[in-house]
Formats: sequence, structure tokens, C-alpha cells
Amino acid sequence: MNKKHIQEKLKYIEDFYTAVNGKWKLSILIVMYNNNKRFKEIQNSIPKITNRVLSKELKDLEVNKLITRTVYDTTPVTIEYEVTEYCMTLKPIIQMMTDWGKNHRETIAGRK
Amino acid sequence: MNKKHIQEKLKYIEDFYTAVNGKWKLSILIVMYNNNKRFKEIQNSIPKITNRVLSKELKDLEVNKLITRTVYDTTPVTIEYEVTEYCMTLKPIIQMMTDWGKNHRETIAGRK
DNA sequence: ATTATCGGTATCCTTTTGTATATCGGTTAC
DNA sequence: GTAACCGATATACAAAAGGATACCGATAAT
Repeated sequence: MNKKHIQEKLKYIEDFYTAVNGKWKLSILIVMYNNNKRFKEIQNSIPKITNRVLSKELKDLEVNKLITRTVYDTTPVTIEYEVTEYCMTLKPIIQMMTDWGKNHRETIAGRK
Repeated sequence: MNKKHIQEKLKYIEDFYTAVNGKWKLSILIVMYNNNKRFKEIQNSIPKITNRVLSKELKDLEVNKLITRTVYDTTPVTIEYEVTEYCMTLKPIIQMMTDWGKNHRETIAGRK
């Protein structure tokens, strides 16, 4: 594999990283794959995430076309978030990551 | 899928995240999968990474048993870094990430 | 009247990550 | 003599991410 090829790969991995970087995005997606649509539902499903961070992360995910945000004219207002079809392309990767994480936890025994 | 199952998944994805988080680790691994072993080689293969950050990231990767560090008694001293067999379990995931990133770049056209 | 809902935003602060630059000691090369 | 190698560490700083807390308006519920 030549140098140019690697440089390309580095660009692509950077794009991947940009789309899902940070402490919370993967967790948010995992929860949302399971059909949690409302802000509070998502928040309640993820231990320790603040509304401030969740709000920002959802915005990022929307910009990257991984989720949609639909506003309903109710009282109080209702917002629904949903993973896009495009986001489903990420699901098998995230599943593999999760499996790997499980395995890693066992491999690095004693780590908390 | 029940709540407990999701909470487990969140733990595992956190473990995954802890192992490879940050701007540089994935890039470092990509370069190292391609058999770059020496500190300077790795650094020269990754645009814009500083020696300070590379040093720290390599240390993290070693702690997580993803790479090994071998010291040779030469003058000047020679250090070789190598991906572990264990780290090879990550390779297909990273490959999928890279492919996804390439696709994402095209999907989000116009983004730099 | 107060409290709750809803999905946020505002403000302030702390922590973490990352950048830029210099330096280290024991050699070797020019 | 100076510069280079080697893989770091030191220092100072900037930027980003994340945590903690309070608050918003238009209702509805108690």
C-alpha cells in the first residue's frame, strides 16, 4: 500500500471521526436505533448526559444527516428525533464496536 | 430490546470509545497497520500530529494492549512499535469506518 | 396560586485535548 | 566545533468538550 493510499485513508477516517466524535454521539445513536424519539426519552436513557450536551449533540447529528428533527404543533410543543435511512449504514459498524468493547472489557480485566 | 440490554450496550460502547477516543488514535492505527514501526516514521505519516501528542497516544494504545513497544540497545536508541494480534481484531472495524467516511464525504457534498 | 410539561438556551466553570516550541543525553557525522 | 539522530519530556498556552445550574414562554394540571 503506498503513501498516497494511506493519506486517503487518513482523510476518510477523519470524516468518520468528525461525524461521530465525542463522548456521547455513539451512545445517542444506540439509544435512538431503539426507537427513542423524544428529547427527554433519549436523555433518560443515557446515564449522566446533560440536556445542554444532548441538545448540542443532536444538532451535530442532524447536520450530518444522521437524524431528522420534526416539530409538531402541540401544546406543549413536541419534537421527534429519528435516525435516517442513511444512519442505518452506521448500525453494523456500531454493533461491531459494541461487540469489540464488550470483548475489550473482558480482555483488560480489572479495569473499571 | 429492553432497557437493561441497552444499558449494557452503552457500557460496551463506552469501553470502545475509551480505547480509541481522540483525534489521533485511529489515524495512528491505520498507519501502523501498514507496518510503520518507528516513532518518526509514524509521525511523518500523519500530517500535523506533534511529537508530544504522538507520544501520549502511543502510551495510551500500549496501556490498552493495542500496541507493543520494544526498546533496542542501539546508538542512538531504537524503539519499535507494533500492533498486537489483539489489535488486529479492530482492523475490520476501522476498515468499515474508513469506507463509511469515504461515503460520508461524498454524501455531505460541499463539506470540507 | 404553584408546579409541571416541552425542548431547549444561557451562563459559568472545570476538565480534557490538542498546539507550538524547546530541550534532554549519548553518541555519530560533517 | 556544529548539527543530527533517537524518542521522548517540559512548558505554556489555546481550543474544545463537557458538567452544573438556572432560566425561557405558552400552556395545562394541581
